[in-house]
Order: sequence, then C-alpha cells, then structure tokens
Amino acid sequence: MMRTLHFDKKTLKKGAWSREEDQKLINYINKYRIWIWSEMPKAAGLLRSGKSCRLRWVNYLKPGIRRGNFTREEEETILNMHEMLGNKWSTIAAALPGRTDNEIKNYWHSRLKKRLRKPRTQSQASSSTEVSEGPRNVPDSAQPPFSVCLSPNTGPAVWINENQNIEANLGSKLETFDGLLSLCENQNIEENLFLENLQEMFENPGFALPQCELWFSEPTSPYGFYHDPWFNFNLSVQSDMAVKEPNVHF
DNA sequence: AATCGACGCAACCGCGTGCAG
DNA sequence: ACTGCACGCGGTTGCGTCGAT
Repeated sequence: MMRTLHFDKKTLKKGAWSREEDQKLINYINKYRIWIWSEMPKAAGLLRSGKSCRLRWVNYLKPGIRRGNFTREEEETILNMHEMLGNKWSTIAAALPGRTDNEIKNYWHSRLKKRLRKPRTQSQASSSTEVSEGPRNVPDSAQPPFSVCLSPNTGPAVWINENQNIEANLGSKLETFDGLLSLCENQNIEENLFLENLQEMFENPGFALPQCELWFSEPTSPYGFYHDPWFNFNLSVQSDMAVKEPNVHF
C-alpha cells in the first residue's frame, strides 16, 4: 500500500500564510478541484502539510466564506443550537451558510459565552445561576418541553430537553405546512408566532423544503437570559446555499 | 511615547473514525 | 482481523492589534 508522506516534517512551514502561498493553493484547487490533501501541497508547490492546506482552504480561502460581523439572527442560531447540541461547531456551522466551524467557535468563546454570563437586566434574570460551558444551564423547570429540527437529511427530529439532546426521529419527512401542523398537533406544540412565520416560508414558491434546513425551538426560558421576541422566536433557514452553490463537493 | 494586559482570530495539535491494503 | 494513513473535529495556542494607564 500505502499513501506516503511527501515531506520531512522538519521542512514543513508553519505559521501565517503568505499571499503567495494562498495564491498557489487557490490556483491549484481552481485547476484540479479533486485532490488528496496529503499529496496536494507538493503538487501545488507548497511546503505545508496537507492538514495545514486543508485548514487554510476550509477556513479562509474557500469561495462563499462570509467574514465580518455576525448578524443578530446568526448569533441567536448559534445560541439556540449550542443550547441543544453543545460544542458541535461543525453542526452549528452547517446551519449558517458561509460561516466556518472555526469562526463560530472563536465567536462563541470571545463573545457569546460572555453574554450568557451577563443577563441583560436584573429583572430578566431572576436567579443568579452561573452559566457553565456546554449547553446552557437552565433550571429544569424552565426548560421548554422540546426543540424541533427539520432536516432534509435526517427527517424531522425532536430534542427532548428534559433529557438533554435525546433525539426522537419522527421517521417521516415534512414537505408541506400541513405536515408541520400535524407534527405540532401530535407533539402538543402550541400554535404561536413561529408557526405563522413558517407558513409564510412554506407558501413561498422559492422555498423548497428538500433544500432547506430549519431550526426552531419553543420559546426559551422564562428565567431568561434573553427575553426579546427575536430571541424567543429564532429560526434559521438555509434555503439558499444548496441552490446558489455549484454542485461541487470538496 | 512606552508599556502592559485583554481580546480576537488564524493556525496548530491531538484524537477519533473510516477506509484501504 | 489488523495496521497504518488521511481526514475531520474540537480544544488549545500564539501572535497581532488595540485600548488603558
């Protein structure tokens, strides 16, 4: 066999990437597209490990990567998904088109984590519960009954919050708003604001569920870290990525 | 103007997993 | 079944920047 390493580790360059290195990587990938990371650095004329090349491409050079400030909606998607999933950065990144897991992870550690420790006002935070790493430390009595994830890949799934991220796959796909209503009825989800918003999306001709990923959750803790309406109803729709991105898989 | 600490971000490291031989 | 490599993910580090003193 086997695939061989092409560089002595001692000769590999580390640290910040130069413009020239970036350009070599971009040129190579634009030209050949399909590669084996461990072999491509040599072919591209780079004295880097495949790992380093992959990281540079995935986190920085890949087309479609969005940089700069996170929107409020993105922040809330991160907060809600982190509450449900914990430090599953790649999963969270999949719900935020153009954002990388590394960027989300950095953003979490540098900004959002602190926000969780600082409830906005005294009245909004009735307890002085310290928030730790991982899923938000919400008192059990304050947990919403469950959160729902609709994914074209997995089908609808319910996270039962009392038991922390236990997934109950409902085993059927939702392709219509009526289907969603049935789901909510079956699961005793009360109709409220989020359903109205979802209906608009289902009825939008440009909206095709198989190409979308929806995340939403029941209104969050009454003990509250955030009580604004935009937080209580958080929804991220990932409808445009599959449509706009060329059908190329790296 | 110089120093220092906090912060943000890019990159590295180590580990788990999957796969080929 | 076993071995070893590549890849992807999450944790961590280190450097550059900026603001306070």
